[in-house]
Amino acid sequence: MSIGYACLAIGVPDTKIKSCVIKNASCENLLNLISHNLNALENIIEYNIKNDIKLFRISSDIIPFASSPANKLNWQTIFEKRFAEIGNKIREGGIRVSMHPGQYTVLNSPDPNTVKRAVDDLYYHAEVLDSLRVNPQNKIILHIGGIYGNKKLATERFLKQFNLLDETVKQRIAIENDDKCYNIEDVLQIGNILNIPVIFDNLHHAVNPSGRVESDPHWISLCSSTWKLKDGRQKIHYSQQDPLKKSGSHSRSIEISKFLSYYNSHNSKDTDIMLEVKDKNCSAVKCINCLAADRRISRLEHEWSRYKYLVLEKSHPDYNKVRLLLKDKESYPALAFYSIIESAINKDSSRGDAVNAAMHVWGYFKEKATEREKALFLAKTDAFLMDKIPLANIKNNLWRLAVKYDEPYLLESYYFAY
DNA sequence: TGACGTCAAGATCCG
DNA sequence: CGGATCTTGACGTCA
Repeated sequence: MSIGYACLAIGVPDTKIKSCVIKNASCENLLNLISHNLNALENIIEYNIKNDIKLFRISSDIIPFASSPANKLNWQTIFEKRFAEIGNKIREGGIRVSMHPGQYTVLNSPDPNTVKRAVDDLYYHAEVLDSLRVNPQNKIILHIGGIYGNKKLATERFLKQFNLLDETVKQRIAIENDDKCYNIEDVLQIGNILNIPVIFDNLHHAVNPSGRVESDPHWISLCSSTWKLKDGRQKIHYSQQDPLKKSGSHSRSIEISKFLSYYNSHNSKDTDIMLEVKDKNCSAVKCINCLAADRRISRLEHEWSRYKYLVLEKSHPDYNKVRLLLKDKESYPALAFYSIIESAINKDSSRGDAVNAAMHVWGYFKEKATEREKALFLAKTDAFLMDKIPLANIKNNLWRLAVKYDEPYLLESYYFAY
């Protein structure tokens, strides 16, 4: 069983995927962007390996405008070597990757032009995975599309268009239930006809359930039979509802107690779980640590190094609670640890606590900062205390110092990322 | 026609 | 000048 996250890693230096607007999509600019993005992908993969994260979704933006006429580059050849190198790291790291064209890739549209774009986009995604030389267990996850007033006809169009694809693309595609049109029962029916794997997404299912009422574990178990040996382990998508946003919106972080009870309720423990959540890798590491067979406290200590200034900013009492909790080096209080952190992060910090945390971070630069930097920091904290500037202003300033003085401990801190 | 989702890039405004 | 705060982009469907 692997747990993973999608597209971007928070608080990991040099992993940002960049793009541009179409009018700036010159060959030169695109070459620079792709080269940059491949370096970023390599850094993400290395981070994943270091952090025991074995499942990762590669951003569709890795090649900007890849399936658009705006990009005429023969990127597959130009970057062949880089793709192969990164692919080697993926395979040697035992990582399973995937890609996920968005809601605008619609294979079953009645408009042939839209279908052509969708087909081009699917070939693009397959070419990225082919260039990495990862096997067909590394999937492209696709939604069925629109309904256009007649679900039966729209489904038939999907079946027809799918069958027209090359085998190299077909063998990578898995289909997923969506939050509006095709519920899990619809998707299972299509998956069984085409003999392709089906991904169960729990939040889409909650928002757009099948008329047939069954438990999530039941649907997951029905999906499991669509995953054949050649497809690799069954994969599901898991997310939680953001309590403040509209129905279907992904939560900021995975609430660990909820995740664990969901995990324990479904009996197929050997599924790969792709988390869809705003804080990305942070939640993935959290869930992985809570289920880790290797229960050494060093895992939590490493996490604490990334969370500590953020927790200190949000709540000094919670900061003290965690310090106490981590004192016993023989224990592994993962659930309690993350529960305190979740509770702290949801709090509004007092001005005093926020300045205190900023002072702790400032401690890294106190000795080496220039007079000008010292004066600026002090002026900013004063201005913040008098409600003249936002906290983000101080934190941006500290972030620049962390970059300038190259403090790896700070560069990896969630203090700047949340 | 605008909402939907996504989130940088890019533009503009502010002190 | 740096920094904060909008606006746009790029896609297709549906009300």
